[in-house]
Amino acid sequence: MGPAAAKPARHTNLTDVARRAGVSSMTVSRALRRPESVSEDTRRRVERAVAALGYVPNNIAGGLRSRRSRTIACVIPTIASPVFANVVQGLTDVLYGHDYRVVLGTSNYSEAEEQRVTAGLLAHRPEAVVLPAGDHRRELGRLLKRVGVPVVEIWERLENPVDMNVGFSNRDVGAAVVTHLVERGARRIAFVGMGADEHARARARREAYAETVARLLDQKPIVFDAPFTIDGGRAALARILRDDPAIDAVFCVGDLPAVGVLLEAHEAGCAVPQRLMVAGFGDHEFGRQIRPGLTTVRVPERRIGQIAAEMIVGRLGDHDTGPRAIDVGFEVIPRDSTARTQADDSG
Amino acid sequence: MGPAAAKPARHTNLTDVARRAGVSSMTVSRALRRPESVSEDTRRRVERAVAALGYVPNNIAGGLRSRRSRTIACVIPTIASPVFANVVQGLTDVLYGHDYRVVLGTSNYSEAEEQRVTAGLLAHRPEAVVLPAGDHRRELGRLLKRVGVPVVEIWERLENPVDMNVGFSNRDVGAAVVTHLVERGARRIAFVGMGADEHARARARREAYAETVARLLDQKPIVFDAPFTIDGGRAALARILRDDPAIDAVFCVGDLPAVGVLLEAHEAGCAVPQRLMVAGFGDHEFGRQIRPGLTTVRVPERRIGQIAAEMIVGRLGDHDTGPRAIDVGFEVIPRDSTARTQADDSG
DNA sequence: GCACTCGTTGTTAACGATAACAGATCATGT
DNA sequence: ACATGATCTGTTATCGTTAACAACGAGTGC
Repeated sequence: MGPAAAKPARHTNLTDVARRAGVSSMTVSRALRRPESVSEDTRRRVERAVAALGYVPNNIAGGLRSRRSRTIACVIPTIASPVFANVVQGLTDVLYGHDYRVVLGTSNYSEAEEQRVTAGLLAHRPEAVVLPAGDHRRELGRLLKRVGVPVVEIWERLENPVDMNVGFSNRDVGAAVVTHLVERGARRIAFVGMGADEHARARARREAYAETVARLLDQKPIVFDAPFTIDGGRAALARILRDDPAIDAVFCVGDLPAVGVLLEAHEAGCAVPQRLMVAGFGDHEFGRQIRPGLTTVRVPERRIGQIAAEMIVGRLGDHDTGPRAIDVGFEVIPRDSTARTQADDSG
Repeated sequence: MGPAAAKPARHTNLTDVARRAGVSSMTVSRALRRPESVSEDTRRRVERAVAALGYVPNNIAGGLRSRRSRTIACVIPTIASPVFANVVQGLTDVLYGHDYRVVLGTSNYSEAEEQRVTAGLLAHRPEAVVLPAGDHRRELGRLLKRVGVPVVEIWERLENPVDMNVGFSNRDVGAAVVTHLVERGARRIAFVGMGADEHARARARREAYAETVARLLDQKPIVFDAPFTIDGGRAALARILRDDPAIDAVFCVGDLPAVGVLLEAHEAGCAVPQRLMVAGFGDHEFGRQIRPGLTTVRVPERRIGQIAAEMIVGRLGDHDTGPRAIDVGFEVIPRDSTARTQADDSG
C-alpha cells in the first residue's frame, strides 16, 4: 500500500479467453453476444474458458468500438422523493431486462445543476437521456439536440416535447377532481395552493380548478395559499372556516396539506364529508391510513418509468415505430373524505 | 428513418478540437484535465475551440485507456424505499462533486438477482461497488474479490466486512431502545417482530432486546410476531392486551407496526404512555405526525451514503489512509409515546 | 560555456473490444 | 464435377483517449 492509489489491475480479456479456448478473440466475442452464430462445440469451449478464467466482459472497450454504451442517463431533481424514486424504479426494471444500465444524476431542483449534471453524464455517451419535463435551460436543450441523443421527458404531458414524452396532464387532474366534488354534491369549492412556491404542475392544477368551477358551478376561484405541509393545510382550513364558511369542499394541491385539512377539521368539529369534502393529490400513504380516508389522485409513477424505458428500447432497437408521446393518465381514488350521500347532501 | 436504428453519429473529438486550436490532441487532453499543466495561451485557445465545436469529452475512450471509468456501481434491493433512496442520494451528492457517476442496479430483495445485476454492472468496470451489507451469495463475494474492485457494504455495521463498511449496529439499537423504556419506567416489555420474514437486521434488534430485558429487568423475552404493517401492529397489540395485560411497554421492530399499536391502543382505551409505552424504529413520517408522537430510532441514511462516497473517494485518490469501517450510530428520538412522568409511573 | 533542471509540447503505442471483410469448409443441386 | 450458397471462423483496422516517453527551448548555477 503505497501513498498513491494502486493502478487498477489488468483483468482477463477476450484474448485470454480465446487462447484458452483455442479460438480467435473474435469468435469468443461472437460466442458471448450471439451464441447461435457459432458452432455448438465452439460455444461450449468458450463457455468453459470463460468460467475457468472468470472473464467479465468489458463494456467500456466494446462500447467505444460499437458506439453503444448500453447506458441510459436519468437526471431527476432528487431521488429522496417517492415520486422520482418510483419512476427510476420503473425505468431500471425494464431497462435491465434489455441489458441497459441506468446512470443517475440529481439536479436538486436547480436548473443550473441540471444543466451541469446532464453535461457530465453525456461524457459517458448514454444512448438516451431521461429527465423530467419542465423548464430546462435553453442551453440544455441545445446541448441535447447537438449531441443528437434520444430524450424522454417524463412526468408531465407536454404540448411540444423536445423529443419523446410520457406523463399525464395536470390540467385534466384539476378538472377531474373538481368534477368529482361537484358530482358528490359540492357547491362551493376552495383550492389550497402553494403560493410563491407554485411550480408548473401545481399551476396547471390550479388553473384547471378555476376553469372547472367556473364552468360547472359558475363560481369564481377561491384560492388559499399555504406551505406544502400538514401544518400548512391546518392553517389553511382555519382561514377557510373563518373567512368563507359557505365553502363545502376543499381541493388541495397535494396530499400533505390535505391531511392537515382533515386533522384541523376534526379538531374544529367540522364533519368530513358531511359538512366539508376534502380531496388531495399524490396518493400519499397518510391519506390511506387516516380516518376518514382521503380522496386523492394516483399517478402511475412506476408505469411512467416503465413506458419511458420501453420507448427507449424501441427507439434504440430495430423497430423504431412506437409512439413518441404517451399520456398515461391518472386515477381519482374516492375515499370517505368525499363520500357524501344524498342524505348528507340535503342536510 | 429506416426500419433499422440509425448508427449513432460520430461526435467531435479531441483531434477536431486540436486541429482547430492548432495544437496536438494530447495537449488538448491536458488542457482539459489539468489546465495548470499547459501555458496560459494554450489553455485559452483550447477553451475557445472546445466552446466553438461544442466538444463533449468521451469518457468511454478515456476510461478504456486509463482504466478509470469514473463510475461507481450501487446495487440496492429497491429504490422505491426511502431508506435506500436516501442512501443513494447521499452517495451521489458526494460522488458527483468528485466527478464520479453512479450506476444503479436493483436486486428486488433477491440474492440471485443481486448476483446477476452486480455481475452485469461489473462489465462497465466501476471503480468501486456499493451494496447493502447482508447475506450475499458466496459467488458474489468471490466475484468481487477476483475482480479486485473496492467494495463498501452499507447500512449494517459488520464484524467482518468484505472490504469497507459503513453502518450502524442493530444490536446497539435494540439495547438503546430497551434501556430508554426502562429508564422511563417500563417493567415488562414486549417485542413485536416479523416472524418468518425476519431479516438479519430485525433479528439483531430482537436478540439485543432479549439480552437487555434479561439484564435490566431479569425478564424473559416476550415476542409477538405480526406482518410488517400498520394492521399487523394493531393485531399484535390486541393479542398483547388479551394475553399479557401486565406488559407496560412495546418495542416494535419498525414504525409501521408501532403506529398500528398506537392506533389500536387508542381504540382500546389503553392510555399511551401512561398505561403503555410504545417505541418503533425508522423515524417514519407517520410517527412524527400521529398523536401521541411515536418514540423511534433515526438512522442517518443519507450520511451513510455520504460516508460511503467519501471512503471511496479516499481509497481511489492518492490518500488511501482513511478508516475502512465506520459506525455512524443512530439516534433515539423520544416522543410522547414514551413520555411517562414519575407521577404516571407511580400510577 | 556547460551541464542541468523546469516547463511545455509532441509522438507513439496502447487500452479491449467489435465492424467489416475475407477465407475456409461443407452440403446441395444441377 | 463444379458452381452456389450457407455456415463458421479468422484477420485487420479502428473507436477516442491517455500513459509513457522523448524533445525542445529557456533559464540557472557554477
